[in-house]
Amino acid sequence: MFDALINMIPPTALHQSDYRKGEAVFWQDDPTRGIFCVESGQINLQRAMQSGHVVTMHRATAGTLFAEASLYSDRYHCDAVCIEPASVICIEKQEFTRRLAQEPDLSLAYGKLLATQVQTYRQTLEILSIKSARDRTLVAVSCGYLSGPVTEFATRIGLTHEACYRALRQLCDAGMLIQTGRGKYALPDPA
Amino acid sequence: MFDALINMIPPTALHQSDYRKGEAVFWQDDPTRGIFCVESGQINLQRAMQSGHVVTMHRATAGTLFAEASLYSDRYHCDAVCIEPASVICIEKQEFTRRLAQEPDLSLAYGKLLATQVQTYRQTLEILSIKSARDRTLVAVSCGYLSGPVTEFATRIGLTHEACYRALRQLCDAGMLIQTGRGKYALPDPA
DNA sequence: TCAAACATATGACCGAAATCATATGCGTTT
DNA sequence: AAACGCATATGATTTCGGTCATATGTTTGA
Repeated sequence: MFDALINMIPPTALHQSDYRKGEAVFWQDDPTRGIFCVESGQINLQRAMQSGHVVTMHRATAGTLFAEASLYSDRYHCDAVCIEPASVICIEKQEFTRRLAQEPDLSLAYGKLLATQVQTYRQTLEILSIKSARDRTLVAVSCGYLSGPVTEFATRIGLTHEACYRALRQLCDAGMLIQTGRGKYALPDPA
Repeated sequence: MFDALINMIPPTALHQSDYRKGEAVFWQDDPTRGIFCVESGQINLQRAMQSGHVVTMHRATAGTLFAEASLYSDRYHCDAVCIEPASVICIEKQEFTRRLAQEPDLSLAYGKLLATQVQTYRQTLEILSIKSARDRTLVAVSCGYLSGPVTEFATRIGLTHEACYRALRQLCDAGMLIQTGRGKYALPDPA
C-alpha cells in the first residue's frame, strides 16, 4: 500500500488521472514527471526492443507504485500502458525528491519500496536463468507469476505462449500442476 | 560496491563472518538480524516451496548486498546458504535503520545504491530478452558486460560458453566486434 | 447482435543453441 | 620441467523451443 507515502505529500504535488485500456501513462524517453500509484486497474511497464517486440518488465496492480527509479533519471526508461481501466496518481518528482531529503519517515518508506523492487527483479532474473521451459514455467507459477492471461505470463518469463502452453500441459500431465479452468493453473495440494 | 555504506556505519554495528560451503547465514523465519554485504564467495538465497523442492531466488556474489528487505520484516523470508566459501559482513538492523532515519547522507547513498541496482537489473533483463545469441552477445559487450573471462560472461548473459564463443566469432567475422587478444573483444571504432 | 480482436490450445516442422567431443594455450604448483 | 587446472576455441550431433498453421472459445465494442 502507498497510503503512507501519499499522506506525506501535499495534495498540490499529487495528480490523479484515469486511463483506459491501451492508453499510455508515459512513453519511454518522456521527461520524468514523477512516480505513480495505482489506485485501481493495471498498468504494464514494458519496453519496446530494437527488434520491435515488446517485453513486459512489470505489471503494476492496484495498491502498488511504479516508475520509482524515475527519480534518479531525466527520462522514463520504459512505456507505461494501461491494460485494464486504471486510476493513477502521479507524485511530482521535484516535491517528492525535496521531501525525501527532509523527512526521514518518507525516506524510510521509499527505501522499502526500492528494496522490494530489487527483490522482484532478482527473482525474475533467477527465473529467466532456468533453461528448460518446463522448469521455468513451474517455478514462475510457484512464485505467483501467473495471475493474468497466459500470453502475458509467457512473455514475462521469456517464452512464446505456445511453448508456455506446452509446458503447462506437460506439468499437468506430470501432476505437478492442476488446471483449475480455462487458462487457469494452480499448484496441487501438498496433502 | 557497498564501501560507501560501510564507512557510514560504526564498526560496533558490523559483524564479519566466514562461511563454508553448505553453511547457512540464516534460515527462513529466523528473526532478522540485519542486511549483509558479501566480501567474497557466494550466497544462495533460496526458498523451499510447499511442494518440497527448493527454488533459488537470488545468488549474491562478491561486492553485493543481500536481504535488504529484511529491514522491513521481522523474519527472513528465505534461506541464505553459502555455496562457495564466503566472507560476509552483517550490518545490524537496528543501528542501520536508526541511522537511515537520522542521516540524510546515508539515506541518500542507500537509495542511490538500490536505484542503481534497479537500473542494472533492468538492463540485464533487457539483454536476456534478446533471443538471438549473436545479438544478445553484441549488446552485452556494448554494455560492458565482458570484463572477465568469457565463460563467466557467457553465464551472466544466459548462454553456454560455446554458444558465446561462436557468437563472438560471428560478430568478429561480420566486423561488428574486434578481437583485441585472447579472450578479449572490443567494439570497432565508429569511424 | 455481430464482427473483430484477443486468448486458449495443440500439432508439424525447422533452426538455433545446448550438449558432447576434442584440442590447444596459459598460468600455477609441485 | 612436468603435471594440472582453467580458459579459449571449434566441430559434430541432438534437442528443445521458436515459428507457422489451425481451430475454437471469449471478450469487447461498434
